[in-house]
Amino acid sequence: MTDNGTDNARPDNFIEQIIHKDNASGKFAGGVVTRFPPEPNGYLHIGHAKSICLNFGVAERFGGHCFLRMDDTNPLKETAEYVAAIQRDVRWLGFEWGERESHASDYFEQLYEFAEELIHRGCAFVCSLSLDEIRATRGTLTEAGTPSPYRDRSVEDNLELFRRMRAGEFADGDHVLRAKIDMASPNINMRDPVLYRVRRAHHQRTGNAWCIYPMYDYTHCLSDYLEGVTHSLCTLEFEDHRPLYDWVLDTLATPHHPQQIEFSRLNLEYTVLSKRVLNTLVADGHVEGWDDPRMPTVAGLRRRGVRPQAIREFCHRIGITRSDGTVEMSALERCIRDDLEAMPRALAVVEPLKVVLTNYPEDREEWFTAPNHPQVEMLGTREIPFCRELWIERDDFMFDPPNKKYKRLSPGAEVRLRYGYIIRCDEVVTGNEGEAVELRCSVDLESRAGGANAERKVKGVIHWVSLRHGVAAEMRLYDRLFTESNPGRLKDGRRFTDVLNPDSLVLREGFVEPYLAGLDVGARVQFERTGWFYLEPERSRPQRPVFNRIITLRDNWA
RNA sequence: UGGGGUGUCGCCAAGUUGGUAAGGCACCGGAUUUUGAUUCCGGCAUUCGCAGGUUCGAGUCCUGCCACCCCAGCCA
Repeated sequence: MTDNGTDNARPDNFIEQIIHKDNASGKFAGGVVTRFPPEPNGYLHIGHAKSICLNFGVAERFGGHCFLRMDDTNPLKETAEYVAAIQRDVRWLGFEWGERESHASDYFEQLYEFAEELIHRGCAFVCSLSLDEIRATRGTLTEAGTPSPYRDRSVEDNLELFRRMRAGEFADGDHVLRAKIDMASPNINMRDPVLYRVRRAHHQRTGNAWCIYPMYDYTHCLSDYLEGVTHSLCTLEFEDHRPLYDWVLDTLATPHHPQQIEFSRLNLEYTVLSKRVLNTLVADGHVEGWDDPRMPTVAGLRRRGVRPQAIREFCHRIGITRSDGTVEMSALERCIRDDLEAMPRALAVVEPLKVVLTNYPEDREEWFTAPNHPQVEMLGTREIPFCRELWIERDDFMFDPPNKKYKRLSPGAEVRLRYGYIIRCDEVVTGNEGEAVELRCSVDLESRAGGANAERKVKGVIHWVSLRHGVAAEMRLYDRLFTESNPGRLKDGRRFTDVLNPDSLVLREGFVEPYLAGLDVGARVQFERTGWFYLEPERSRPQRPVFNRIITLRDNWA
């Protein structure tokens, strides 16, 4: 059951099926423990949301629990700011980890002891080859690597060297601890992989307590083991690492052995889901930050005005499989619109064009009662002011309509003002470029609901705002960040920076009906006929509402 | 070229002892509508990467191809 009330059951995904089988066979004594293990080196994006929903969702469905674990083994790239941002985003998405917050760095001491154990067992050795030498002796995809000359150091020598590495007696790169597996393995990950490297760097959590840091492959499986994880869910690119994951746990003969299961990561059209690329967009100033509303980050979507329910529903709809594909943006957009459908309606003009009602008295003023939602009566009504001069949407007027299907204003044409009268365009005042500057219209005073001409049929209905009462507002119209559907993998020589959409953000000065100015910051509302907007907390000021366009209305107009 | 994966409608995705192709998105109708919105009805894979084979019967089993993705960080 999702938050918007739709009970859209779907068949179990392959991971849930595996868990059902494991539970049936008693493999993990019926318990289910998962973890979401981000590296705090950037903000979470919607691809992470998929993993978060999977890990927390599976734990919840099977009555287990899920850890939020910071995979902080590389002090050079990780910061406390990212840790905080990640926690905020996971929580905002609607998931709670309670006491189960962890950091790989919590286990550094235990990890170190396991490493000595590996050395004792003759399964790890200190290698003193340089970085380049290690690379050169690793072999290639088709050729086996050659064993390190240090591979047969005695247990005693290895132990002493490793302890001295920890003690800080060596410089970065002098030595590494390597697993002793098989330099001829067709799986490159098994060619004596590095387990520990010297890194004289300040760690955001452990400070200067350590100068050697464990590598991902070594850390991850043991962290999973230490936390009692049963099903370690990760993306497909780690499939080749599973033999190493298993090797470490098998070699150490841990009493519990989590099962790694891989699924395909999310790809979304017209955006990019790679922390590296997103980081570049931020660092090079192509966007205003990780939380720029155009970013596919959780923070960006939040700031755009998207609700977490929409993101969760999206993750639910796309499913979990092992086949890689690219989801169309329309799938996400559909979820966002569905979620926003119940929001109140209002009249607002994004790009104003002045209209003067020539036969409406200058000093007259009326207030029309309008429902806040056409279908949801519970949302009540409000009063909308009306007077001789109005703003209408520039797009709702055209000198020469292309065809008879056109339903808006044009010279001589009639149209109904939403919740108000029918008007006819009698005259167009033009500017230097021949553009419309003002429309002079006549109004049919009998055409309002209840009036003698209320039933008169006109081609269309347009929205409007009283010029006298309207409140000026900043409109931030967001659109896709890239012009190509797959900016991360362009066929020709272009790079993602070459296909940024110059119109991904368009600023407009508009007008909104008075009641919108009284809304609480953070409110979401549909501007009728235009789209859903978010009164952005970060930018709005008391007398200065700033609205983000979350998404346009669906437009079926051929 | 070695290893590991994946291929079911434009996109996502069910299909698990072989029995005669769910659903969602998109799209196309049509109804309702003072939002070209919403809602509502209806349509949308004789076919499952390709080619053979087994079988009364195959998306599901076998064989052989093809395409695409991942791997040679002291990143995760």
